[in-house]
Amino acid sequence: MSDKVDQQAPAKDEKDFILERKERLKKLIEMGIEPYGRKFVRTGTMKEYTDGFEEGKQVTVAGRVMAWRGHGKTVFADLRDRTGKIQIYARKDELGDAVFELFGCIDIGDVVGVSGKLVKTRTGEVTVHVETFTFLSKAMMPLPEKWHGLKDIETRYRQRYLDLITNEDVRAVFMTRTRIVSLIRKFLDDQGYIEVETPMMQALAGGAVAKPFKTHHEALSTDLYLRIAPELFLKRLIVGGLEKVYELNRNFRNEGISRRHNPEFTMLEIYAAYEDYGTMMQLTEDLVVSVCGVLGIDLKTGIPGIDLTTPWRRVSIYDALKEHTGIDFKTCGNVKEAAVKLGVEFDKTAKDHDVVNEIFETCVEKKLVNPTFITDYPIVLCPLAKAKKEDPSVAERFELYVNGQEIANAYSELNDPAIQLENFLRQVEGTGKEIDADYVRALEHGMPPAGGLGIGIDRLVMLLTKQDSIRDVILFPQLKPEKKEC
RNA sequence: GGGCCGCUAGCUCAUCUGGUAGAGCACCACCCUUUUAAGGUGGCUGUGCUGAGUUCGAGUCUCAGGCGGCUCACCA
Repeated sequence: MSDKVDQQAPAKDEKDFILERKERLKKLIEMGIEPYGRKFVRTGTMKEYTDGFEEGKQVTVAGRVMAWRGHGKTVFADLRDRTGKIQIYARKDELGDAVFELFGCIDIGDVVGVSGKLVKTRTGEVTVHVETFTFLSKAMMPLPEKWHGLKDIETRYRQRYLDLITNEDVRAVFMTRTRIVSLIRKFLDDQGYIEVETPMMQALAGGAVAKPFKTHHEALSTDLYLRIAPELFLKRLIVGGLEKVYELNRNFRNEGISRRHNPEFTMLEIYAAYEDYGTMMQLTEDLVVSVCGVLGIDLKTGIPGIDLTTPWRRVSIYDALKEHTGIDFKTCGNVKEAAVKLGVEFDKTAKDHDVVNEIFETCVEKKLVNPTFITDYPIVLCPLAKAKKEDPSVAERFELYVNGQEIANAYSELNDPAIQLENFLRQVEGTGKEIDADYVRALEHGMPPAGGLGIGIDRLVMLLTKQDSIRDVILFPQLKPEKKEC
């Protein structure tokens, strides 16, 4: 479909309407008019004037021409900015023949600035009665269809600007994303957390298990990896005494792309010294409740089919499994036999706890619609977490599931360097991979007990904006590059 | 990587079983001094994703490729 997308096609292929627009552009230039304008001082936004209408108020606004309704000696047009839409109205008898003709050189899609008085038409629509106008940017390309908008999914992602111009709901989603991110920062800042930035390029891609992207630094003559998680660096800062830190930024994982996975995605990681995973559970609830409050999302009814009312359910992974499979895996003698019976596929060489995890993902995960904290993960699945005092076989850890997908992951951080070293060594056994020895060294200097939390921001935004695909909450999702035509 | 589905005008979509493509919007011309999916009259618009094959004839059938979507696999 690459030919559907404009890419500076040679002149011979240009459509009539583009040639016509180029002609008009030439005409403007010949008249000494700049088709691509300069700094333009506005007195306010569309929303300010449509919401707070004042008859006769002199205003200057700027925006993109979205619709054009000519009536012979008058013209109505719609101008849109980031905040909304306002109608403009021009009359030949007021502007004069020459100026009115110039006004007629405006095409749909152009960015223009207009000055005039605010009036209401007889149907009550707030309108700028145009006295002067300025070309700010002539559009050479036509806009997508005004009524149906831009639907083609590929074009929407590849030419997101068209999607944003045309589809108001898309714009709203991304405005909401921006607000969510900024509200989260404010929430954490207000609680004394400090935002830090740790390396995106790491010699060892640690803190999670995922295939990293590899790159190379010439001057250091060394291979580096794009980070798969900031965790190990953030905890070094806990060792360093920063006590309450967070980082809200990109992670990169060189794995499959799907409705729920983008190679680069935004992760929030939070660490608090002297706390534990219980604190993080509370923090997770508080954070979501706070964000919903500001956004005006009712916890009970705001997201159809999902009840966000706190406190959220807390259930151990074994109880959740029992509930959905009828099998108690804590006492179950033959896990693999149970998996076969449940129709869950697994690697024959996998260990029992991996199979249990597999069963959880297949049989339970999708059914966790309302927010649910799953706790008591087998400690072997959590090499960076502290074991429960009363039951060392499970970790002080939870994962939060909402709408069948994992949104957050947290634990009481393991701060025993000896156990950490053991866990690392067990992890890399037989893989030929290196362990992060400096992280162990950092722990040897003493890390206060701490709670750590990771929240997938894209997935949180998906939830709060009711989007089914991660691509609809990422402005420029990763796609195959367009094929260049030769 | 596997399976299924999609790709037709700038955009949104039609084109039943094979007979060389249409509508609306946009665009162009003319008319129209409060319209708002403005209206009226007339007009222009195509590499039917690409390539090969079958056929007298392919947008339509077959094969290969491209891009996308969903899904499975992968994925702490």
